Amino acid sequence: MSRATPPLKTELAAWQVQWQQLDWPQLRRSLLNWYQHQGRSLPWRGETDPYKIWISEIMLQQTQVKTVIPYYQRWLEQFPTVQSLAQADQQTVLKAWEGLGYYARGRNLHKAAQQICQQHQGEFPRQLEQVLALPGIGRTTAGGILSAAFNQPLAILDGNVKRVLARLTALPVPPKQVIKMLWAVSEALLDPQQPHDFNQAIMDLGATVCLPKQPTCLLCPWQQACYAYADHRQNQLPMRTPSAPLPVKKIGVAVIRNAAGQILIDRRLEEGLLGGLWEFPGGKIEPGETVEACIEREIREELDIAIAIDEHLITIDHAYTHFKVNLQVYLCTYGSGEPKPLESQEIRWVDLDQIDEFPFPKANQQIIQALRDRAAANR
DNA sequence: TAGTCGTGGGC
DNA sequence: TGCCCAAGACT
Repeated sequence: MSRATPPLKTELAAWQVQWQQLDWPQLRRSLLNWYQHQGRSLPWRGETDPYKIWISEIMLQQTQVKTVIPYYQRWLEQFPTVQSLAQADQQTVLKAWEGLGYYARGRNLHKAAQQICQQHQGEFPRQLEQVLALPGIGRTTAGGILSAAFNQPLAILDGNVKRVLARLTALPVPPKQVIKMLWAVSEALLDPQQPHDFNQAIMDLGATVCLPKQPTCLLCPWQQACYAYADHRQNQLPMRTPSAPLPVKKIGVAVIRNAAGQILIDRRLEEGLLGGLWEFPGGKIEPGETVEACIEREIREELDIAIAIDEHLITIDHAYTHFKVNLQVYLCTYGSGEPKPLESQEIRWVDLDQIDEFPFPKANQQIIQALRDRAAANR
């Protein structure tokens, strides 16, 4: 067997030799100079309160700056201190997080605030180990917070840094395969004298110049040093492994109304997808099963009640990270039996007017809107 | 280690 | 339209 390309280990060894020859001091100088003139102005930039920096770092996980800004500002008005967050109830916290996604971030933020109050007298910890012990904070977020709040010399490795480093060093494999080695690069590159500005600068570079698609290399302070640019491979890096098409789950959903005109909603289990949020009950349509049969079965299994299915309300297609759903939503009428939360934390009958008090996932908001539209049309 | 975990922007 | 991707953490 002959190989078209060198073995992976040989290739990575050559890569390591190559990136270690980069001129670190020069890279630091040029980046910091660029940052001084071209850095972004952001609400949390220049902030020294570790609580506020922490909130911004959590919100920014896998979420774009533009999306975060309004949430960040509302959050600090509602929960201005660690104490105020710790004392809030989880539903209030999730309502404030509603729409941001990855809801474990909101739940962990709440838990961590309580931990900080109990274990650190309400003061955000400054020791790396203690910060890493807080739920929802990994190595990148810890480095981001401690470098931004206290100028501690800790490297980061977020999506921006991975992309920038993959291009700067012409990484011959997808970043995911060599995370440990990329941490070493990030640590070697970090400016130990100005870790705060350096980390902010490299993220700004990734977010505004070294873009995922069509990077503007002509504006890049690292153009002269960049191995990807030298090889005209900036549009091919970082490498990525092709992903399989997302599976589609078909779901039957019931909007169950009682004689008082109230609607039955349930609160999802604490762990897992959309944990702690409210929803309209329903479940997966089994092969060969009709939507109506599915809904009747799911409602019996989840709530132990009998219902009548009235009419189709709306169909919703929604994409999550690892699958897609097709929601077939039907208006239903409560029949008999006392509803029990057999597969949820809690259930409740609510008026349409009260439903805004509860945090719902995005796909369910479309159902609520359809109910509002229908109520308005019948008026 | 590879899956799980949301939503919106941008093309 | 459908797909990639975003200041990742957790199991």
